[in-house]
Amino acid sequence: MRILIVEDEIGIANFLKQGLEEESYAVDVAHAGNEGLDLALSGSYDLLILDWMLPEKSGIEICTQFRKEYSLTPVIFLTAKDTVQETVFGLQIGANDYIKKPFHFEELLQRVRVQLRSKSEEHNEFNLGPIVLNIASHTVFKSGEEISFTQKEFSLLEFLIRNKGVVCSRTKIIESVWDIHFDYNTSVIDVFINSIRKKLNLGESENYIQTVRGVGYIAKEL
Amino acid sequence: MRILIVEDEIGIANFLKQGLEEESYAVDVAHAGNEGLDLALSGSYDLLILDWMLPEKSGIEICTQFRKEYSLTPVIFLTAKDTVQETVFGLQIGANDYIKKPFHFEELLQRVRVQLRSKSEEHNEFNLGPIVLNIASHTVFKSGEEISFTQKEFSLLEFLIRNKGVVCSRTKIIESVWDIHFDYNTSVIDVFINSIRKKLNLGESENYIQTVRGVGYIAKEL
DNA sequence: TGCATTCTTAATCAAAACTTAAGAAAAGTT
DNA sequence: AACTTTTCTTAAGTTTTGATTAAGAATGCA
Repeated sequence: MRILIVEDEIGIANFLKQGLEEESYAVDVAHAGNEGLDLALSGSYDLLILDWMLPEKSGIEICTQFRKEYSLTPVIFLTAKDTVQETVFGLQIGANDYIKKPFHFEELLQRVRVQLRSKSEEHNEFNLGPIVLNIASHTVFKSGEEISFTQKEFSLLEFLIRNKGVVCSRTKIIESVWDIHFDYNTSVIDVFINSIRKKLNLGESENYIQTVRGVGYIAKEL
Repeated sequence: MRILIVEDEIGIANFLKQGLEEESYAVDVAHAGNEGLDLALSGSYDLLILDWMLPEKSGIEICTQFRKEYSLTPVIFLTAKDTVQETVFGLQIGANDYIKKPFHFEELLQRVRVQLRSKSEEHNEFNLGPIVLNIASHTVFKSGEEISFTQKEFSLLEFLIRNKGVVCSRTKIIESVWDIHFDYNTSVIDVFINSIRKKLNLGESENYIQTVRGVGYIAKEL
């Protein structure tokens, strides 16, 4: 996980960099606004830590600009100001969290983890109706009974269930379960959907994996 | 959006309930741990606000139990304790954020919004009168009842609703829903408008999709 | 290596979606 | 009112898409 810190106070910057690197994050530091924004826009970070007040460009400006391009990458503000107004404003322009200086490193670390959790930490179990899918043990259960799945079958089902309620286009499925450059002018997906349905023995009333004609498939609670 | 507050201090609970209701959230309050957990597990909330210390069952216990069932619903802790250790622990057991008492309502509100933001954006819903169109799941509801739409029907309806209140010329419709180079001296659009109207079963008084003679069509709130 | 399992391709069949066209209905014009 | 134009509706033909099956290729394991 790559983190960008934009902080002009060298001491704090180094302290953070070292601390986060010890937690095995990849950390880059910029000490001024322009450099920070350029780096941020390079798009290679999973999280931004921005100081509120910076030379050249403020953290607010960076955040605003950055949000135009990357709407999902979390941004945490460091701020010496602790008036409510400021922080509220920070959150409004798209920051995900803020920390008041001075702070304990542990606190920052936890907030970083919270923000990255959705990205990094895998949930172990997913379920869809009576179907339970356990990532760690690579097992699938329906109504408590284990059903053996092959790797591709499992990946496909996993992808669908992770995106429960969202239509998964054939393209997205191929990219995720097969290769990005998979020539998918074939019916691989259909074949695997078919075998998943068969193995799960989805009866008339258990239409958990529906086809969305012309688009793809969707895993859906009924 | 439904929020559950579990907080034993009546004053704070009421203050929060009122404030959040003014922001048009649907708020329920429990004053003790057991009741809180029961309500939480009912599964009808989009966000939980838990006090740290509670009669019967602590917020931690509720959170832990709750996480076993609902891994995605955000949980925010209220805590009078401000030692780093405690909050760290809270985040570890699956909370998404915490707020130290005393806090300003504005601050809490912003954190609530941050947590709910991802949820509401994800669903990407448009509506037109009683009609709700969900992009992600590719579904259309009228008065809560799902109606199945084909791809073209869906695209066309989506286009109209995205441009709610604006007349969509036949040319624009063709360009957007069909191809730019679509030879359209046919009545494709008419046919599909017809089938959309039919499926939505728009009665006399529900003229949500109106014809603008000589120009095109318009989706319109009445 | 050889066997068994898993993955992919290909071909067939069935079903659903799309397009066209033509007549009916409605709206607008003279 | 008669006529013209536009829109609505229906039905039929065509195309696209998905389900299913079977067989060959690749992979992994004994």
